[in-house]
Amino acid sequence: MTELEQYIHSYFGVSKEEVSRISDCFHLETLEKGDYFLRTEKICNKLSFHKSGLIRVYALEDGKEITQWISSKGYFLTDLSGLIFNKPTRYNIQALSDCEIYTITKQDYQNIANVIPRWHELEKLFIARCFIFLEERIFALLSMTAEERYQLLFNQQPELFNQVPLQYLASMLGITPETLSRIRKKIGKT
Amino acid sequence: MTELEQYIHSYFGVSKEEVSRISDCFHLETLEKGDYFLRTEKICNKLSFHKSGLIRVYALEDGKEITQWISSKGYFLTDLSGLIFNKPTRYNIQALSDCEIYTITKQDYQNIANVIPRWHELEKLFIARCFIFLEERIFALLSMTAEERYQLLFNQQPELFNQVPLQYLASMLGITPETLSRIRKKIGKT
DNA sequence: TTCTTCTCTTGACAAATATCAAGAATTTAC
DNA sequence: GTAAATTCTTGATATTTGTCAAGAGAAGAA
Repeated sequence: MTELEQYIHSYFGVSKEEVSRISDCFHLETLEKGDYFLRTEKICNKLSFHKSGLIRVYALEDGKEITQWISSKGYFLTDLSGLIFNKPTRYNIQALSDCEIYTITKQDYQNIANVIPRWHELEKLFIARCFIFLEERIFALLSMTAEERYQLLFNQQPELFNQVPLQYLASMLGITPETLSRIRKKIGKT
Repeated sequence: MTELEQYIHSYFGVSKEEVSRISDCFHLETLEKGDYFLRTEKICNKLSFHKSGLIRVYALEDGKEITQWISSKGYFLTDLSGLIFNKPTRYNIQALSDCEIYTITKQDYQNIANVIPRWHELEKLFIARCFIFLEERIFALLSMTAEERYQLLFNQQPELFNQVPLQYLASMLGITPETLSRIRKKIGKT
């Protein structure tokens, strides 16, 4: 089984036969460092499973880049407002390093439900989990200091800190690079 | 049509016959001011459509109440982690005023898909919209000052400001009541 | 390598926001 | 209607975080 199949199997609890029917709809793509998966104002027309490398989701606001998320191996990648509602995105999604992703086109994506009757239900469960994840992120932003949010991110995704420019992680935490640098100095970086 | 039926009809684009089959699963409930819709550590076992009144979603963290959201007429109310994944919630959900809500039990909720074949798909669309909404909230928390977030909330839900204690709105914006008071003084409250 | 570019750190200072305390205003309870 | 409780505002001050600028360090290109 590919990583994609393993993921679908273990996360969705789908039978092996269904798994392979789903994964057949995906094809392996590569992104080179700097390539864009999606650019702002475009309508996202694909969904990908992140196999390797790092990808940054960011938006430009008042001349500043706001990093919303850094995707790494094991995440799904898309812009839901485009994929589901045909709306242009505010985000740029760009490879921070060479990447491999398994991609399904919007057409194939919309067709999966015909192949896998439970697809909408699985999707619902998946998006619900994403919703809860964002809810927790909001809670952290409302209730924690910059330092606490740093510790949380560091515990959850330590691998990011030696691969992603710290300025992007700072932005994702809602602070400036200088503040992140001082927090790390104070704490001792590990 | 009740408000619930109108909402389902206009939002989901479901036929009138399906609408009434869905809405039949809901029953009208009342909450008195101070009543809890859900308490922390419980597993949420219902989904409600908010018909009237105001309801606050908050969590206790380090002795402080963090208001995650204020629900008003037209929103759906539940804790997804309980309803879908049977996990206990971190939140308290409490009526700020006397409320009317249309409620469906978890059992009936889980049964809807048998009655309405498209239910999982509709749910997926609904939760996806909620996801995008949270994504925007995170973006606001990452990129805007307290004053800008206040203006945004004020534009989006002005009705909250003469009905909800400002301390709760402050918490929802990620600031203290004192800071909110000063922002309002500076701006001129309208 | 060597040069260039990008990234990170540090310091000095400014701005935003929090904290604490007190009193005013409003709402609730009887 | 009055008293009690809650909520809101304000001032003084502390803390956190941001801004700007400069230099150190690291990564990439030729």
